Amino acid sequence: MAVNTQFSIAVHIMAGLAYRCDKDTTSANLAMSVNTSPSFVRRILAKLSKAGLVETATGKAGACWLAKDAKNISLLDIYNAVDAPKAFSIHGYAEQKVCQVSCNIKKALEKALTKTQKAMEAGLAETSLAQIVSDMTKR
Amino acid sequence: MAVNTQFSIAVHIMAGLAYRCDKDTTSANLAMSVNTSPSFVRRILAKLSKAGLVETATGKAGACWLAKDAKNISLLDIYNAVDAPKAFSIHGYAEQKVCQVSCNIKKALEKALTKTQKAMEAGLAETSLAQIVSDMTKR
DNA sequence: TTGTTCTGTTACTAATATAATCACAGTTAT
DNA sequence: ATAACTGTGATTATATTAGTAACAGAACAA
Repeated sequence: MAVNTQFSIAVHIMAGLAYRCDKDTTSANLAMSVNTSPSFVRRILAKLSKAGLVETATGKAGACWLAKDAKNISLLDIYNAVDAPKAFSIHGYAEQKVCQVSCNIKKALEKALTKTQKAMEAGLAETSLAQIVSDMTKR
Repeated sequence: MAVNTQFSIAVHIMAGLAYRCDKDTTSANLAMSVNTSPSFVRRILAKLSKAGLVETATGKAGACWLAKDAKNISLLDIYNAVDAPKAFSIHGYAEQKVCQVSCNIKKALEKALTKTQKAMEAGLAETSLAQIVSDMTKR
């Protein structure tokens, strides 16, 4: 635990929804596939729903399904929907006033992080959910 | 705590070493700049040393310094030296034999991770330590 | 209308990765 | 010999995360 796997679980969930393209998939169904609790699945599902990637129905015949075609959903969309960690995180130590390095390093690190983050997101944008499903089913 | 910031601390340390280009910098000097304990600095320094990015001297006049010119050290070198986390991490749930998604999703996720990781590393490779120092000192 | 079964959300607990700290053996200048 | 550093092991503290339970609200069916 204590390592954020929500992105990969979210992809798992989305792949499940893409795979069974009906409209009667419940959080319990997905939880069984992922091997976790329905409650946890619902929490992630809620984020995906807020981001407009899935639609849900409450009530007795409650269910969830993809809001759009898997071809039009990228891994970046999913990454943005769940609050996945950045490419790297900058330490939060207080600046030592007497030290120029200490006072200015964060600015430089932030610039580097922005660049790295962009590169990573471009990589995520290249793969669609449909591609994931295809990789999954073939062979 | 509980979020891995070793990469950013390592960059801070390396920037410090690049900034004061003498050969009498100690872990205590660096610890003051970063605002942490010398012990923690030394542990990161040890990794950087094993990776051939810094050289150290033990004994009374113990110290550390860059092993090569800052222009020839990239952020990727530093990223590889400390064991920084991957672009994202794949969940470790057991496969549900009856579910095709559950059984095959990891393969697809690993492929996506490899691609994303490469993109991110390419981004890191673009920035040199010298660039960081330059960003830090100007203005 | 009443009961059932789902989502959405809150509150809480447990697990674990990480930083922080302490301690000390080994090394080398003075 | 002494002092002062690195390198490393052991331990503790803390923050983040997953996991779980519980329940209000919603919608459908009888």
